[in-house]
Amino acid sequence: MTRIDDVARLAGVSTATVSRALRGLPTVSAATRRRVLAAAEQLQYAVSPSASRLAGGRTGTVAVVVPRITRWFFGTVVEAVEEFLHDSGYDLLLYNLGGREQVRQRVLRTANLHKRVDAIVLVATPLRPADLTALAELDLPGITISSGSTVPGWPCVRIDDVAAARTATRHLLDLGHRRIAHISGDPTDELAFTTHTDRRRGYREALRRAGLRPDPSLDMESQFTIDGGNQATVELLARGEPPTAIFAACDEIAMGAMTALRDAGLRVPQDVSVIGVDDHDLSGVLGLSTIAQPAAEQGRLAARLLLDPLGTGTVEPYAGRVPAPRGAGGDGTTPMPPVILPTRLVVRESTAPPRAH
Amino acid sequence: MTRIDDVARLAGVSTATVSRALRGLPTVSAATRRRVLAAAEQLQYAVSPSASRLAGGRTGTVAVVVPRITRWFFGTVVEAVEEFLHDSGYDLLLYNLGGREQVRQRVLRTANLHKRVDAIVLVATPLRPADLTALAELDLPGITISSGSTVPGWPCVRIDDVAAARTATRHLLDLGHRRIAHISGDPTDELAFTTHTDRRRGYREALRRAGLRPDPSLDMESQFTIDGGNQATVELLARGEPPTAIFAACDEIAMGAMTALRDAGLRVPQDVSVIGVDDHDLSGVLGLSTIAQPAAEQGRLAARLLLDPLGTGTVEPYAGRVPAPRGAGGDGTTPMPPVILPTRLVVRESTAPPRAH
DNA sequence: CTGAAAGCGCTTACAG
DNA sequence: CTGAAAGCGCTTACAG
Repeated sequence: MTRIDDVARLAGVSTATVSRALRGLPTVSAATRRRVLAAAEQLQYAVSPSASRLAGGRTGTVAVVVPRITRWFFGTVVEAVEEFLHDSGYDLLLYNLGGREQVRQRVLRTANLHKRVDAIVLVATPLRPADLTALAELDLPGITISSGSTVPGWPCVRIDDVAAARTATRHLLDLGHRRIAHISGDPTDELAFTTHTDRRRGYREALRRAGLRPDPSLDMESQFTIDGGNQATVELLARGEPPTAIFAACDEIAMGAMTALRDAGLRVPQDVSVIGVDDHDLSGVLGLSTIAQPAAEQGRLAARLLLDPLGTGTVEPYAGRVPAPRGAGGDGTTPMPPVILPTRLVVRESTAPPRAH
Repeated sequence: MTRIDDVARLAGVSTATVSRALRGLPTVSAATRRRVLAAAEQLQYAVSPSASRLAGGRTGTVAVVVPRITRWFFGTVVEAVEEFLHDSGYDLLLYNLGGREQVRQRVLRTANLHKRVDAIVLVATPLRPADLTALAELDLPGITISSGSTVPGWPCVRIDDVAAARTATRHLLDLGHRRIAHISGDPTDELAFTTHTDRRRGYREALRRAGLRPDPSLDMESQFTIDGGNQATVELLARGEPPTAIFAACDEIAMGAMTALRDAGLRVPQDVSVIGVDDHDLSGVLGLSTIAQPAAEQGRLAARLLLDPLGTGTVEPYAGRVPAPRGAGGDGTTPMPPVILPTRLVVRESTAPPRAH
């Protein structure tokens, strides 16, 4: 393959000038830049990322860590992040934790990410204290999406999970429900993953504000999956008198719940109302009422906030655009308030008033 | 950060020996290896990927290209590929084309991937002749999953789309249906993307074998999405007498079709039967009959076939394992037959005999 | 605005 | 089994 020397020779300049011209640095005359670009194009030159990274210290790559890419929220977030990163000239290294504890440790704790990426996007990734220490030692910029795991110095984009849960529960209360079950994550989870605890809190707050006392026998632990929702509902129904409504902490749980209810001969919403959180692609198909959250927008916004202080990614030889100045980012220690994006109640067919006794 | 020199000094050997020991090369004595590993651990040493790549010529990274990570099949495939790659010490660079033609060109045609990855996984990615030329110039090993786009020298893992479609259609025929509609991709698409043309072919073959002539007015073009299935079904219903059954080329199309049917006041399966292909996570929830295909298995198998000839990925300093010998792969020109994985008819509630006239 | 030269941190023949 | 030295292909002060 052609190297930078070849381009320099053809253009009649030094390799330093080729390097500058190709990256659009302002310290190159227009005429020189034109000659360099022409030479590069003629030779089909592409920089060697390894050499560029070793010499320049920047990788033009961002690590994106998600629990499970196959879950609606994470897939949607990754898609939006991917688009923004690539449009900005960055590559995306994907890490799908898949619930495997040792994978999480390999990714987060070893110096694996060191010198491999310029920044990290952590999507709803539970962090233990040792993870935080490791991330701090990595000393990379990053951002978290959706999780309550606050990494010092990193911004966070999310929704207000407590408020979303309150709204969902209140919708059921407004319809007249009093026996409202909840299916969410494991409440005793020691990980700093606050999504499910926040949603459980919103559920309880809404009940209390309505003068009701949360009933522990209606409060189920589960995974954030269809199967999890299914199993939790089976167990819930086995406990005795079914609730008249279920608030599921996410749409996938709600879908599993709908299946279990159907299998048990209960109709939605005639016998049991169901509401979730997300507005999953398929919630419309299923007629599932939900609290819609802007997943793609959270991803896009996070990518933008992350990249703003980093400037353009890899070299774009033929684009000729000038990178934005590396504006001062945060100082890495100031605590930043999370960026909260709005949610919205979407009423479909899965919620209705309870039948009269 | 600590460099290889630091480790060499502490272990009392040369950097060459450190390099060999850390990569598990067999030409290092056990005692020396132990000392090096201890030194590396003590110093928390991690190799610089950029330097290693520049010097060694290998990146330890694989590019994975998918049309849309948010679609069930692609997300599931990526998850499986990701797990295999990371377990083998490789990093995964994700490219989500998102239907944007210029993104496809940027990824596939420019020398973008050059020196950036050791291999490429192309999932159901339509390829134009110019793309094939560009890939050939890249001169990298690769593998395709699911697409009919054959890249010379690359293996392919897939299902038999024609047979799958025949099975689905025959299931409807066996139930007694005669007016069977089909919703698939654009039949005039000039891209070498054969999934939808293969499935359409299977549909027609099954009809002909049953002595029926395919009715063009029942053959709809669409996107492989819920919305696509919805719109195509709306259009189908607007054409006049509805079919008694629909064979959708994928489950997401089928889900959109179910929604459109419901919105039109038609019941599934009493008025119209629906069957898809995939066995999407949610097909069980929706009671959708389908042809199940092993998505994760296709991903896992493809990753294995791809990596087998490449050996271990990045350095794993403390694992001390010995890389497999770089067994001779294909010679890059021999045409390879695709690896075909089995599919399976799954009958649920969305298919039933047509009502008597 | 441009160039000569050092240096980024490894791996790989080559020699022993 | 081990080491000295060259080289991978860029970018970056530094000097002009």
